[in-house]
Amino acid sequence: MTVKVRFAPSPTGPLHIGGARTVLFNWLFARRHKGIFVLRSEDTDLERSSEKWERDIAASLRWLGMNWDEGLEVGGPNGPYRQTERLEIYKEYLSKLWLGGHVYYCFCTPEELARDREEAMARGDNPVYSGRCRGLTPAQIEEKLRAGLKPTIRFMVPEETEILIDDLIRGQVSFQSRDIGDFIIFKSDGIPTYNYAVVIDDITMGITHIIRANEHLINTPRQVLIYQALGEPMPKFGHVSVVLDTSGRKMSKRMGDMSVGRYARQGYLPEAVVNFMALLGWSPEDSTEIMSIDQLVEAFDLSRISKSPGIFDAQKLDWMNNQYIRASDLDMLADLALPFLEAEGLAKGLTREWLKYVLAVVRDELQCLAQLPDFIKEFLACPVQVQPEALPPLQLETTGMVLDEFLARLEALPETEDLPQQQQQVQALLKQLNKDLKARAGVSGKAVYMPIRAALTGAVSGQELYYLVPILGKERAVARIKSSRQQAGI
RNA sequence: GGCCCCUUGGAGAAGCGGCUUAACUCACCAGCCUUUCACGCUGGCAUUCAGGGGUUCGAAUCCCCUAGGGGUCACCA
Repeated sequence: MTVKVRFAPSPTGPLHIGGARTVLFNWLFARRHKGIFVLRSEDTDLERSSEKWERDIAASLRWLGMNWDEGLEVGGPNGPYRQTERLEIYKEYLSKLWLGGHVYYCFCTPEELARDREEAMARGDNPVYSGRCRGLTPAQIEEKLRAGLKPTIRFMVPEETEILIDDLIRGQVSFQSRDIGDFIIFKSDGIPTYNYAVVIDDITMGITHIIRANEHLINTPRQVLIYQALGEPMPKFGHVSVVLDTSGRKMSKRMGDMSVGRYARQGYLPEAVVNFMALLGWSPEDSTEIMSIDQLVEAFDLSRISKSPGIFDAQKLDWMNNQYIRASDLDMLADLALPFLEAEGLAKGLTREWLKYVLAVVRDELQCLAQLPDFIKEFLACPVQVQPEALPPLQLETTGMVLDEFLARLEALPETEDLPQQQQQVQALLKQLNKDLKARAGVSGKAVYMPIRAALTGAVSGQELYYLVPILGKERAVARIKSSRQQAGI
């Protein structure tokens, strides 16, 4: 049997990391088993759903590289893929339920129901529907209908049965039907309710495995009851735990924007985000952490998904993204980086060779591409402000001589556009300078390198000097040193 | 309040009754390397698995209780 899974978001907001991880598990499972992955839309919440979010979610999925075989935008044999367009199908199955005597009209008002609920809670009971409308006679129903009352349709939950769910991730979970209570499957406006619509969608689309967030575990017995009433084969369920933030709370506004789009905008690489999400509650058999999408597909196994909640460790994501940035092709990285520079008006006048060179030098320090403009601004600045901690190395007794000597040799360097070549020249220059000054005046390595660094950058730490000079260019390097000397009064 | 799920170091996370004096990763600390900071390398970092009982020759791993966290009980999904 071909595996078929789906992701069925309600388009009421952007795709967030937690949701994306659920999709990823579905997607990996489908790819691993050469199955089909479906994307559909649960838009029955007319108030909050919008096509804008539908497109946004689809765009996020595409950015992550999780393509779908059937569903929204791509079509397929089991469409339409929007619940609001499937009303006929829901009604068709409803008539089967009527025939089997599994459903009934309910005329209770929201106010009545709220009162029942409060009373039950006050008694410490499980607030389930009382079943008040269960026993309405055909005549009573007829009368209310004629009076223009708009009923909901409720599913009749069998009494005193145990519902066993053999969950792929959590193992056996059991529920008592008495804790459930008859639930609404059609709202009074004729729109089906989530618990009913999903089941019909999953049945008609031939979904074999339902992998979804743990918050749906509690819905599962209701859905199982519908499958049973309809006499349809049961899919397998797997309930993935939620994602929490580092303080153990559910990810929320407290943590700010957790959408996938936000990570895209900050210059995280999709491969890194995917890799990171895969490890949020799942782990391969060996302890590999950096895994390509192909490797993930190859290694993915539902049985290795953890039952405990995954915790979103932003620091670890940064580390992982950095790993991917380090390993990226420089040309690709330059392409990805350019928009971030353009956004800050830094792109004009930059050659691609220079950008690539800069990237090669700073990529180790980059957690995400959005951090690049700050480096660029730093490199472009002239003069630089000398930081207080950079003053001591500038005020060494030998500093004046060191800088004079460095400047003289730097200016004597042959002109070249070849950055790597210039890097070699500077490296050789520094070595020689160090050697000469040690022989001549006993100056230590530190007393050579630190003053030059301080004068060149105004700071005491940064990139290797021989990388830095080609980035700055000879002219800017000379100007920066002169200005720093003035600032330090030497 | 009822029901369901979860609980391993500063953080993530393996572990599925003996191979565990708890893997791996991040962070942190120390040493080495580079005649500079960083990078890199090497080493250190839970005698203990929320707490308490039990089962067993043997438990982080199985059972029970307590505590904490989360989910859910909608004419939301």
